[in-house]
Amino acid sequence: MERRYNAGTVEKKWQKIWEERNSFHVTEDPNKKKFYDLVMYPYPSGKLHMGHLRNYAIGDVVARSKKMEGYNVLHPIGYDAFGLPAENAAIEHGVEPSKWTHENMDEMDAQLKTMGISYDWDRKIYSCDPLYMKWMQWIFIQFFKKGVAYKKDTDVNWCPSCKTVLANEQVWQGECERCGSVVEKKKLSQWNFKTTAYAERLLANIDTKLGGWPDSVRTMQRNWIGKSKGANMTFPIDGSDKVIEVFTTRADTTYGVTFMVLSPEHPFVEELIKGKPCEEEARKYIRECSMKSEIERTAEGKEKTGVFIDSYAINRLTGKKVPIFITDYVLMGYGTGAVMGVPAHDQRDFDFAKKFGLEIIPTIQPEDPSIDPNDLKEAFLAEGKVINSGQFNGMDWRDAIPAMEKYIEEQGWGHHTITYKMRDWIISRQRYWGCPIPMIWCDDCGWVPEKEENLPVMLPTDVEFTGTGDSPITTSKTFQEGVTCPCCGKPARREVDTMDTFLDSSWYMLRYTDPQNDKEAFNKEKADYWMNVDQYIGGIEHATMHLLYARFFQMVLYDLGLTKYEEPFENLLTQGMVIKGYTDKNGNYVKAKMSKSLGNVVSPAEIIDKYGADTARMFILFAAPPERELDWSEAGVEGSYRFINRVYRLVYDFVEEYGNGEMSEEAKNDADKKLVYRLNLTVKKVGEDIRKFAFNTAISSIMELVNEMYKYKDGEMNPELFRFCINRLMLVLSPFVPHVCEEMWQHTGHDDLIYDQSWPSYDESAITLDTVQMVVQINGKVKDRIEVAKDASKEAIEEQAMAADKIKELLEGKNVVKVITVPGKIVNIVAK
RNA sequence: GCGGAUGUGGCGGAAUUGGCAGACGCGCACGGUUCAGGUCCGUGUGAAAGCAAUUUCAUGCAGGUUCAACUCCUGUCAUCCGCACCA
Repeated sequence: MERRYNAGTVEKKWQKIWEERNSFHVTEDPNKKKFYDLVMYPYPSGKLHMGHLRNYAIGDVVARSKKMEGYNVLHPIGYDAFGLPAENAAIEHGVEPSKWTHENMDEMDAQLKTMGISYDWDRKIYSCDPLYMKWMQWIFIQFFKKGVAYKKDTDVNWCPSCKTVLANEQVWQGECERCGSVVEKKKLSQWNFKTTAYAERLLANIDTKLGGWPDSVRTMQRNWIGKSKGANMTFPIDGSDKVIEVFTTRADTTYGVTFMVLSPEHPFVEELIKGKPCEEEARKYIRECSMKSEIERTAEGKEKTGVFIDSYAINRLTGKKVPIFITDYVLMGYGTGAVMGVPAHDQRDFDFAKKFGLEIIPTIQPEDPSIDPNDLKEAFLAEGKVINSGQFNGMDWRDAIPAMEKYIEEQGWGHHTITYKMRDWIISRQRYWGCPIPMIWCDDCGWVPEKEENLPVMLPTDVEFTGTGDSPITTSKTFQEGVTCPCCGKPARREVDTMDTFLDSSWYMLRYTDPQNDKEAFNKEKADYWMNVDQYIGGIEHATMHLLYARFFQMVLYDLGLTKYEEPFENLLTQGMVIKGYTDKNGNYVKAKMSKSLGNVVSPAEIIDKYGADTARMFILFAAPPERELDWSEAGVEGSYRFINRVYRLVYDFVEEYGNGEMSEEAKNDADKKLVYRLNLTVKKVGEDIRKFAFNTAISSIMELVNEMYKYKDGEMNPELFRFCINRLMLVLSPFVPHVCEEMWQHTGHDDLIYDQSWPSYDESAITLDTVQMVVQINGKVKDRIEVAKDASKEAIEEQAMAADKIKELLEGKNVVKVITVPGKIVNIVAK
């Protein structure tokens, strides 16, 4: 150990040693309790950013501390290697996506290794690995066989710029999440996964099995699934044998239906408008709606539009004919694409009725006498008793819902039902750089999966990347060469679409448990040993996509008997963003995301280069609690660097002067006792704090210990005790700043690794002092402090408090009304 | 509009079965070390008043409960995030 701390040298040295000794490699060990610590694998863009560093630093503290606690820790890393940027690189620079991706992965491997994270590199996986693709395709085929995967003509979100289909989740305010282009609608035959069939289980498990997840994420998923209870109800079309089916949550208001509204895309519309006077206007409206992007629709401020289509439906409860309209406020993708208009009790219907001069019939009597139900200014949404509804009059609206649903069901007009906002997951992508969907179309047999022995279906390499038109795969001459139906052997065609990359990341946690297996996706015994993921750590941006898809995947695999558990992630930690504020021209401090345009990007590489990985890690863990936003500050980084130096010097100087030798935790005098007290308190607190992910307070208590040690050192120091103290200090610090701790560990006479040590225990009796300081208050204000025996009685404490000189003086001439004594904490004297 | 979260010094943040508000760090100031700068070490640092002991005010705002409230209750404002014509 050199006198001067040189982070670069120290870190390279220990990274090499860890690698040589294969320290981070793990295998299943049934005699040990396992701990699966997982960070979200990165997209190999080529550069690691602060968000990555934060994510992995948190993961590493968890991994290293759990290891010290005696767990067998699985801590893997890999790459989400398929995706658009690689293909864009091909289009823009002519680089093959595969080459581009592999170069980036190599670069990121190197960068990751400079962070000193305890990854088991032997388990590295990447989704464009042919072996990974093989088992991805195999899983797809199981899904197909189970009926979870199916092909369907779908109205899809189409990005005209990326020339690809986007999942609903990838559309943000009507724009492509990636490039910002306005998203259009297009009909395409697409592979879907039946996520809706799992909606109820996905929802129910949020309450029963995701107790270790943050509420915010659970709520987001609940909203995303969007369950509504209600009824499907039919309304006959006047002069037709067709019936319109609607979904409603408010069956109790059915007597108040005065019109029907259909989505412009509703399948009945064509037949209803054909040859009618409204035809031209209706067609124009439908065309306008299909052109309009979501962004335009919302920009119009929810002003209702629509066209009467010269048809009527019959409200069978009242026997009345009600006009049918088409309108874009009814969405084809939710419910049945048709809505019964109840203007009195739905604000949107109310707005629509006002605009088109339609009748408004109240069916709920407002309890508030100031509201006249026959002259509503807005829809009445509050509670009340049913009116204008025949036999249901007088019922509470809540009771009327099931009563009305039952009646309608008896009449054969409808039934109780449940609707979800969540839709099936469209997984086809018209892109090159993804995992090919292993399906073959045969004119006789239909869609047939590729034979297992032919997997993986590889991506063709004789393709052109033009950036326009269809998927590059369609330009390949070899891809369809000699393809025959696996079923009947006739010439057939391969599916040219690739899978959404979210499929790859939906089971990678299982593959990590058995990453090199070429006989199966993962060995069940191994997966059962390691799963579930005990701690999953990543960004909040994955709350509804990745985290829902991965849950869905695991659920299907569970049903297929491939996994032991229905849910993959026991505990979830969503880390906050790393931002960098700046002072604007008015002198105000503005918080801002790191972005190229603002020029406030700080890369982990430059910080590691300048201060070392330990400093970078320490700052990132110390500056804020993990789930909160973290404001990057160079001054703060220097503070962490200073602290590491301070510890380093403390150890170095001590060893210089006293050498390595006997340790003792025995306290001989008051100064010793004080140090021992602080030491044990710190060991206790750091352990507890790490378990709560309160890394910031864990580090601050270590700093307090170091401050105390510096003070102690200047007094009458007991080297044996101090040695013990240094030993404990290094151990509790090692999960945070592992390199420098290894260095000091070696310097203090150890030839093993601090990585392999056990977490230190603490002495409870050293923390329990004989006397305890208590605060004495008069009327709630602190006036004095007293030292009392730790087991003193309430009476004794009170007596001692009253006897204190200062208190006596202050109470002179006053009348003591009441004394509250909380042993160990406080004495409050109420006096007048 | 609906849902979730957060509001504490100049800054990041501590403190919740109600019990000393501001731990720890940054920044700042002063002192020591140094030829000097940096480093390092030490002291101080919520605001206001006072030479001082001390006093008053202070956890977004307004109330309430309590001997005692950052913590519990009611209302309100602000910011951030997610969803958003979901019938």
